[in-house]
Amino acid sequence: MASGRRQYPFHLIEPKWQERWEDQKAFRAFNPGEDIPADHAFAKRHALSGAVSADQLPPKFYVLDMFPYPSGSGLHVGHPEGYTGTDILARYNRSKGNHVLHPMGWDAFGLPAEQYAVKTGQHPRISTEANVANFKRQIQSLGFSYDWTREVNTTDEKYFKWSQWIFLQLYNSWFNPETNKAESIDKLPCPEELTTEKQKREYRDSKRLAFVSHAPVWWCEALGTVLANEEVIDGKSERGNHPVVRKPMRQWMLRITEYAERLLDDLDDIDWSHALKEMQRNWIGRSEGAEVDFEIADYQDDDGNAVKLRVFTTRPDTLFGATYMVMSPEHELVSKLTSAEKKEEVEDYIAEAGKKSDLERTELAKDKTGVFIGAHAINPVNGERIPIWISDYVLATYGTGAIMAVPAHDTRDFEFAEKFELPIIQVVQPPSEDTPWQGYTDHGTSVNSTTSDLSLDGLSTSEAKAKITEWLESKKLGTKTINYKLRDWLFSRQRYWGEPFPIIWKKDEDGEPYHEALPESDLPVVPPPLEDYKPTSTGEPPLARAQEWVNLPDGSTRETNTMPQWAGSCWYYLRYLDAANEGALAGKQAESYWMGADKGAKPGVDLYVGGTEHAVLHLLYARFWHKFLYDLGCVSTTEPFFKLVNQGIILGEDGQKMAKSRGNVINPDGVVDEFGADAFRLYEMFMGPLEMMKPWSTKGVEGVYRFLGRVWRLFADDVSSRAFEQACTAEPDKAAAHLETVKLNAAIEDVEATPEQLKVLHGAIKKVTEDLDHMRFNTAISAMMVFVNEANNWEKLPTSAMKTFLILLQPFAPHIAEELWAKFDDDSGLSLPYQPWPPFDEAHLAEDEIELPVQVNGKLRDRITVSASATDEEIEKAALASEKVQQFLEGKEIKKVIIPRKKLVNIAAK
RNA sequence: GCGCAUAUGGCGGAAUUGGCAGACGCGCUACCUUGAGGUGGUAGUGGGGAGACCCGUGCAGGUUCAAGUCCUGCUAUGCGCACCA
Repeated sequence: MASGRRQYPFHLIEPKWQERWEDQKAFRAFNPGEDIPADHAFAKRHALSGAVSADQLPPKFYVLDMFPYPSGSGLHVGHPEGYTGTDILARYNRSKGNHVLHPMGWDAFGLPAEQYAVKTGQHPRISTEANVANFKRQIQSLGFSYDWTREVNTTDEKYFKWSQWIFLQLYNSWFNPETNKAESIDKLPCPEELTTEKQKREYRDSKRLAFVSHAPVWWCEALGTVLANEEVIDGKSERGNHPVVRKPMRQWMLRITEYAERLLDDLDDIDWSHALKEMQRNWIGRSEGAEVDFEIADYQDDDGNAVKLRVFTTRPDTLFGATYMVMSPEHELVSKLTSAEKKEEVEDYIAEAGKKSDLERTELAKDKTGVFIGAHAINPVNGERIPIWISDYVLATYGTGAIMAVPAHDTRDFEFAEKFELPIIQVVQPPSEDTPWQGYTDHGTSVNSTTSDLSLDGLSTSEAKAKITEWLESKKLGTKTINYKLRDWLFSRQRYWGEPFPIIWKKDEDGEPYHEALPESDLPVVPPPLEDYKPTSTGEPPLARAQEWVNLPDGSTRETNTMPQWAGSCWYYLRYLDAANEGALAGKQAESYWMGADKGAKPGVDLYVGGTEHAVLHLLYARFWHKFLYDLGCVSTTEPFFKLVNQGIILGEDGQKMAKSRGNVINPDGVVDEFGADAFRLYEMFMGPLEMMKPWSTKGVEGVYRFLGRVWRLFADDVSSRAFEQACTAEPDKAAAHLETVKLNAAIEDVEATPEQLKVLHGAIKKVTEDLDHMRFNTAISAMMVFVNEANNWEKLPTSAMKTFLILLQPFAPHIAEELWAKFDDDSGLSLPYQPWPPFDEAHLAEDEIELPVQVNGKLRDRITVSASATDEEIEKAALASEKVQQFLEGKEIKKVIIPRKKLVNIAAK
C-alpha cells in the first residue's frame, strides 16, 4: 500500500466532474442541421445556436478508438492506454476550436457470450448487457470525453439491421473489372448462350460479391464452426487454440479479392505506420509473373484435342531451366494424366496428403515428398519432354495449382530435385563469380537459354522476363499475370450469437436449392429465441433448431448460418456519424461533414487508435467494405481511416505479458481507487511513447500521483485545505460539501507575470502544443512537471499564468484541472474544456544573454556567455578568449571555427 | 527462411533539420520537517579517477569540424508471414 493519506481529494473531485459533464452533455458533437442548445459550451465558444449547416460548423476532428468486445473479465489496463491518448487529443482539439467527434461503442457479438449461453442456457443478450454495463462503468470512471449519445452496440437490432443491409448490397452487386468497381447485379451483361432463367440465375450467382461456395473450409470441431483463413494460425484456431481441419462445406464468401489491387494501391494515400502497411501488403501478397501452358506429351482429351497444363511463375526467365513439373495432389488433371502403372501409387499419395493437416504439411516442410505420375509435358521453349510429379509442396489454392520446377534457381524445387535425383540445369549466372549457381534464387544474368527461335543469354533477369513474356504472348503460349495471396473472405459461421443472413432458400423446378435475398423491408432479421444454443447433432448451426423461424409459409427456408464478428466491426465508425438514423446507415450530410475532406480536413477518420492484433483482419475487412460503400455512393472517401496508430502492449510489472495465470494483471479499478483517474491517465501516457511496448510500474504511478499532489498544493490554500481535511474526518458524509471550502492559494494574485515567469510558461505552452501535435504525450507531461517545479519557487503566482497552465493540464488530467479552475472567478462564460488553447509567443522565450558551449575538436571545454545579438565574429572572439579553451589550443594551429546557428562553438585545431 | 520494428544510466524513458548525451519520472544517498513509520521539503546521483582529466548511446568499421542521430557490415530481442512458385 502506497500511502495512508491522499495527496489530494481525487475521490471527491472525480465523481463530481464526471456527473457534471454528463448532466451538461458537455461533450456532445452536433451534426449539421441538428439543433444546438444556445447554452451549450460548444455553442458559446463558436457563437452558434439552433440548426447549423456544415459550412457554419467549425472544422471537424474525428478521433476514434477501436471499440472493445465487452468480455466478462472487464477492462484491462491495455484498453485505456489508447483511449487516454485519443481522449487527450479530443480534448486538445476541442480547446483548439475544432468540432470533435469522439464516440464509443460495443463489439458485442462473439463467441464467449455464446459459449456461456451453451453452458447455462441463458440468452447471450443477458450476459452481454451485464458486461457492457460493467465496461461502460469502468470507462466512464476514467473521465473520457465521449459523446455517449452516439453509443453503438453491434447486437442491437437497430444497428445490425444495417450490417445486414450492407450484406444485401454485396449480394446484389458484382465487380466490373472494366470500371474497377462494384455495380448492380441487374446491370451484369449475361452471355448470349445462356438462355434459360436457371442458367441466367446461376450465372448471376457466380458473379455476386457475396456468393455461395462449396470449397473446403477450415472447420473447428471444438468451436463447432468454420473459420476464415485469417482466423487460423498454424493449424489451430486463433481463438482458443483448438485444432482445425479442412472440410468442404456450403459457405457464404465475400469477393474481397476483387478489391486486392485497390486495397494495395490506396495504402499509399493513408498515414499508417510503415510496418502496418507492410503487413497488409504481405497479406495481400501481390506477385507479378506469367501463366505458361505446357502441352502434355502423348495425350489427348476425349475430343482428340491437346491438353495443356497451365502453371504460374514469377520467373518466366528461367523457363529453359524447367526440368520437371509439379501439380498439387488436389489438381483436377491428376487423375486424368496418371498412367495406369502409377495409378495405385498416386492414389495412395493423394490419400496420404489429404489426411495431413496443414500443420503437418508445414512442419514437414524440410522433407519433400512426391510421386511421379507417369506422364510428361513439353517445355514450350525448347520442346524438351519433362516428367510430371505431384507433391504437397505445391498448393492447390495458389496460382494454378501447378508449377514448372526450376531446381537450379528455386530453393524448394532444388530440395525436391536433389531428393528424387532430377536434373538441375543452370540458367541464371549470379553477379559474383564466387556465388554457386545451384539454388541461387536472386537476379542475375541468363545463360543456357537459347534456341533457334529465341535467346535470353546475356540479358539481366528483368530484361529476360520482359523478353520471354512478350515471346510467350506472341506465340499464345502464356500471358502476363498478377496473382494474390489474398483469398476470398469466408463470411459465414455456424453460430447463434451473430447477425442472421437476410437470405432464404427455395427449390427450383429440378428440386435443386437456390438462394434469394429478402427485401430491405424485411430487415432486421432478428435471431429467434432458443432453449439450446448448441449446434444440432447433424452439425447444422444452432438456428436450425428454431423450426418455426426457419420454415416460411411459402415453403422456403431461412439461411441458418450467421455472420462473423467482423460484420459489425467493419463499419461501426460510420454508424457513429449518425447513430440514430433509421432511414440510412448514416445520413449523407453527416457522413460528408465528418468523413469528408472539406475545409482542408483529413479524408476519413482523422485518427484511429487500437491494438496491432487487428493489423490485417479488421483493418483489411473494414477497408474493403468502405471501398464497396464508396462504389455504392454511400461514403465520400476511398479510405476509412486516414491516420492509424497502434498502441503498444503494456506488460506486467515483471516485464512479462499480463496474464491471469502469471498473477501480474493490473486492474484499472484498483489503480483508480488508490490514485484516482487523473493519475491513472497521466501514468499511462507518461510511461513512454504510445506505440511502444512497456512494463507497468506502480512506483511510476506514484510518481505522477505525487506530481498531481504538487499541482494541488500549488493552487490550493494551505490553511483551508487543512481545515477541509479535519472537517472531512469529523463529518465524512459531508466531504463533498466541505470540498467547496478549499480556497485558492493566497500567492495566486492578479499581477503581471514577470519576463522570467512568462518564459517558463510559454516554454511549457510551446512544448505541450508541439508534443500534442505529434502525439508525444510523455514529453508533454514532463514539460508540465518542469513548469510546476519552477512555479513552486515563485513568490507570487500570476493568475493569468496559473489559469493558462490549467488549460494545458485539462486534456491530461481533466478532473483536477476542472476543480482548480472552478476556484477562479472566470468571466469568459466558457467551461474549461472549451477554453481556447493558449498560443505561445516566441518573444517571451527569447533571452538577452545566451550561454554557448565551446568545443575544441568536438570535445566540450568551456561555456561562454554572450549577448543574444552577438555576431559570429564576436562569439568567436569570446570563445578564443576563454582560458580553458586556450589551454587546449596550446601548440596547435586553428584550422576552422564553426558556429552553427549560434548553438555552440567548435574550434578545429591541429 | 523472408519481411518489419527496436537496442541510450540501477529502471521507464528524453535528446525536433547531425550541434552540450541522460530532460522528466522512478530508485538510491545525505540532510531538514515530522519524529515510530510514512507523507512533505532541500541537495546529490552515467562509469573510472584524489585530481587535472579520461571513458561512455548493442558490436565492428566509415563519412564529418562535430554522430545516439547519416552510410556499410554484424549481433540480440520483439512482432508479422511462412513450401504463395
